[in-house]
Amino acid sequence: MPVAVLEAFTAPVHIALRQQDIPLTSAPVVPLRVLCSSCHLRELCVPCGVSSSDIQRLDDMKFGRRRVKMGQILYREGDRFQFIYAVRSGTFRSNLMLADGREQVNGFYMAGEVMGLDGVANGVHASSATALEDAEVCVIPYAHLTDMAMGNSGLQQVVGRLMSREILREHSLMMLLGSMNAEERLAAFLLNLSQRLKARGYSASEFHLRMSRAEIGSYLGMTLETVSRTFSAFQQLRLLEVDKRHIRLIDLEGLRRAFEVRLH
Amino acid sequence: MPVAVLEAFTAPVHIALRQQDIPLTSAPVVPLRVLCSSCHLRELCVPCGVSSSDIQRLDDMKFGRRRVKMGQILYREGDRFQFIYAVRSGTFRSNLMLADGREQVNGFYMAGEVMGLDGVANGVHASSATALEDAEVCVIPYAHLTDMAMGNSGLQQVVGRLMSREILREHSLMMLLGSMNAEERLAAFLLNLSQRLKARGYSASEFHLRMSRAEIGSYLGMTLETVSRTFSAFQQLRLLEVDKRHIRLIDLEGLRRAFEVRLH
DNA sequence: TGCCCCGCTTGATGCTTGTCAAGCCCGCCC
DNA sequence: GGGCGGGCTTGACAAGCATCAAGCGGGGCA
Repeated sequence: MPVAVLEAFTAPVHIALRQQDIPLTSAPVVPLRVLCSSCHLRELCVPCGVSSSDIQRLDDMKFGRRRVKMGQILYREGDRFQFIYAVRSGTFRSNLMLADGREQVNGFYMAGEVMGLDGVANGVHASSATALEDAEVCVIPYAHLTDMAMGNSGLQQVVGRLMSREILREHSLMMLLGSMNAEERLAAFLLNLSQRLKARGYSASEFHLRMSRAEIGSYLGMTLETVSRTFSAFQQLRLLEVDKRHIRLIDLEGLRRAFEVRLH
Repeated sequence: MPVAVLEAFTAPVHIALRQQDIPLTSAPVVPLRVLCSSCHLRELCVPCGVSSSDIQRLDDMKFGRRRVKMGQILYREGDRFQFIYAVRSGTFRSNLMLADGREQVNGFYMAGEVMGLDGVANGVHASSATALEDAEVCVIPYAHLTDMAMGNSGLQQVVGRLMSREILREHSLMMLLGSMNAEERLAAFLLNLSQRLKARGYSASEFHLRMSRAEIGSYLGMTLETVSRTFSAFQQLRLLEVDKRHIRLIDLEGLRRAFEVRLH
C-alpha cells in the first residue's frame, strides 16, 4: 500500500539539533532539522539538478521540519510571507478566495513539491494551504534562501526554476479550465496524479485520492456531482474502477488516447 | 486620444550606441539601447521599487529595443529561452497551445509589463507572444540579468517579484475561469483593462480594445458570440457603450458593484 | 467605385453542465 | 446498538452557454 511505502521512506532522517538558529513560525515546530543531501526526495524537490557543492549550502541552512495534522492550515491568504514549504510527506490543498467568499482550489501538492511562492510578490500569502492528511513539511525561510543565493548562481537558478515551474503548472490548469470539457478535465487530473505518484515510486494505476469530490470539482471548475458522474462514466467505459476514493486505472493508454491533452 | 499620448511618451529615449555588445536575436533589432533610469515607464516596469544605485546597474546592461509589427510573433512556444521582454509600447497577446492544436490566449501585455518568464523552468518558451498592434519591446537577456543580480539583493528581488507577479496574474485568471459566469468574466476583464490603462495615464472609462472578440473569448474561456452578446447586454443595462472595439464605461461603479470579484 | 472578406451582431436550437432532491453507505458518537 | 451526519451517487429538470446560421458594415484592394 502506497502510504506505508512513503512512511517507510520518510521515517529515518538525519538531524541537526540547533533549535534556536532561526525562529520558525508561531505554530508548533518539531525541533528537528533536515539535510537536503540525505533526503530521499532530493531528486524531486528543491535540490533537483543542483550541484553537490550547492546542496552543501542548502544543508547549511538546516531547514526546520513541521508536522501538520489533517485539516490544519499551514498558512492562509493575507499571512505575512516568510517561508516557502517543501512537502515531505502527506498531501496539501491550496486555495484562493474571492472577496465575496467564493473559494477555489488551485493546487494539490505532494512530497517534494514546493508551496507558497505566490507570496513573494507582495510579501503576503495569496493563497492558503491545508493538509488533506497528516503531513510534514520543510520550512524554508525565503529571505535566508535568497541570501544564500546571492553570489551563487546555482541556488539562484533553483529559486527561478521553482517559480517558473509554478507558472507552468498554472498554465496547464488554465488550459484545462478554459478549453476542456468535464471528461477531459477529470482524465487530465487523473493522468497527472498518476504520473506524479509514479515519479514518487507508487503505482501509476492504482491509488487512493486524498481529496473529496468537492475539492476535485473546485479544482477542475465543475460541481461535485459532475465529478461523480464522470467517474461513473469512465467506469462504464471500462477505463477505470472507482470505489469511493480508491482508483484503479484499468486502461491508462485508453484514457490517454481518448482524453489526454498535453501542452505544446 | 490615448494612442497619441502613449506615442508622445514613447518617442524621446536616451540612447547608447554600442550595438555589438550582446547578440540579441536573429530577428531584426533596432540598434538602439535603452536606459531604465530615463524611461517613462520606470514606475511600472522592471525598475519599479528598485533603488537608484540598482537602476544604475540596469542602465549598465543597456537593453536593446526591438520593434514588432502588428501580427508579428515575438517568440513561439518551443523557442529557446534567452530573453524576457518588457513592453515599451503597443499590446501583446500571449497564447498556449495544446498538443491537439487547440489554442488559448493566456494573457494580454501592455506598456511596462514583462513577458516570457515561463521560459525559465525548462529553458524553452512555453507560450508564444504576438503583437496586436505595432509595438516595441526592451529585450532583456535573462542570463545577463541574473548574473547582474548575483551579489545584488535588489536586482534579485526584482526577478523574484516579476515571477511571483506572473503567478498572481494567473491566479486571477484561474478564479475567473473556474468560478465566474460570462458577465462576471467580461466585467472583470474590462475593469482590469480600465485599471491598467489608468495606471498608464489613459482614461479609465473610455478606450480602444486592441484584441478581437475571438481573442477576448479565448482569454475568458467563452465563445466570441457570448462575448458579443454580453457586451450587448451590458449596453442595454446602460453600464457601457460599445461600438466595435471602442468602449465607453458609463457606470464604472455599477459594473464594479454588480460584477467585480476581487481576490482575497 | 465596387466588390469581397473579415469582424461583429443577433437569432434559433440543443447540449453540457449546474441545481435541487432523494437515497445509500459508512464511520462516529451518544 | 442505534441514530446521525458527511461524503458520495443518481435522477429529474433547468439554465447557461456553445453551435450553427444568417446578415450587416467597414476597410482594403482591384
